[in-house]
Amino acid sequence: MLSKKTKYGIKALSFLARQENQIPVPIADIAKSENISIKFLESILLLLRYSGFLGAKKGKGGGYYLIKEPKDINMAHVYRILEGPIALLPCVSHNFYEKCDDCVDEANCSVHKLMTEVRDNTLMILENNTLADIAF
Amino acid sequence: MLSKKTKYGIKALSFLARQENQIPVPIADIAKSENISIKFLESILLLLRYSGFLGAKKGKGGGYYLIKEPKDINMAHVYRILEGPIALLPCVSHNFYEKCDDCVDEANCSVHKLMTEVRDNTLMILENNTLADIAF
DNA sequence: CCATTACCCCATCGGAATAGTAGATTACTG
DNA sequence: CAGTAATCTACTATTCCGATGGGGTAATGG
Repeated sequence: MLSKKTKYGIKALSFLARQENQIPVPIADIAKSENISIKFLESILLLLRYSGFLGAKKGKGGGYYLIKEPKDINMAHVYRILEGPIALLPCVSHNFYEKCDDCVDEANCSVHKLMTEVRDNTLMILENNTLADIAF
Repeated sequence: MLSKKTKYGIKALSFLARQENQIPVPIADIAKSENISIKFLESILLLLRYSGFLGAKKGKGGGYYLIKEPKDINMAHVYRILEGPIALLPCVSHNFYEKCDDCVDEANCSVHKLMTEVRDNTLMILENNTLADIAF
């Protein structure tokens, strides 16, 4: 299941994508509009800033704003930053690969086969969706 | 991410599906073959028995065995028993639906839209795979 | 009766998710 | 320069769940 962090992060990005102009939006405004705990959202937005999606401005008139076009923000990328691996098992993940302790022969593992199929499809969907596709 | 419970459960089912005859297999044998903690596997197999996938026999010569044909065991069904909802969010799930606390308008929620698409695809894959498809 | 095996209850341990508190820092405004 | 609005940072608390193990009970077969 998706963590609230990811859910809130995507909602916040969508909210910012729907803003007509590029002026900074304070955390509190986003939190209120999307019904998110301010402090929790704060840490999420910080992460999204570090990851290159958002810019921030301090002081009066400050807040967060998108620094990329919504159509250039790939949801697979967002997902990996917020949630981590797209695959349901570490042994199926490209970016976060880890071998299973219990698994002797990965190539013939029934779970591996099934989850690879799931992963490939999920990845395709996330990569084919940009923030612009889902924000409105 | 998939819990070990689900991973072990599917591996155990696959192992039983690969048995040539229908004589009961002791938990310890399955655990050893698949490198799973005996006690943990015990609770998983019990759940699978309650759910109608397995039969059990006590005492000497006892163990667990499949009571359905592998080709009649649907992986979406197995997944729901072991892991729970297939959807990544409760508000997207059919069988485990729950409204989001924070979400005002579900129909226009960007996360909801995206996760619905992911869910539909994952479900299709799981429903199109039987134990017979993945066990060998 | 004895060995074997499934069944059942419960304790524990660790880590992740979520949220809150307190204060430092930065920047705009008048 | 003073005041205020906002981000930034670090620490803490709590709750919850995944995973595992201990120990005992019940059924079965020889």
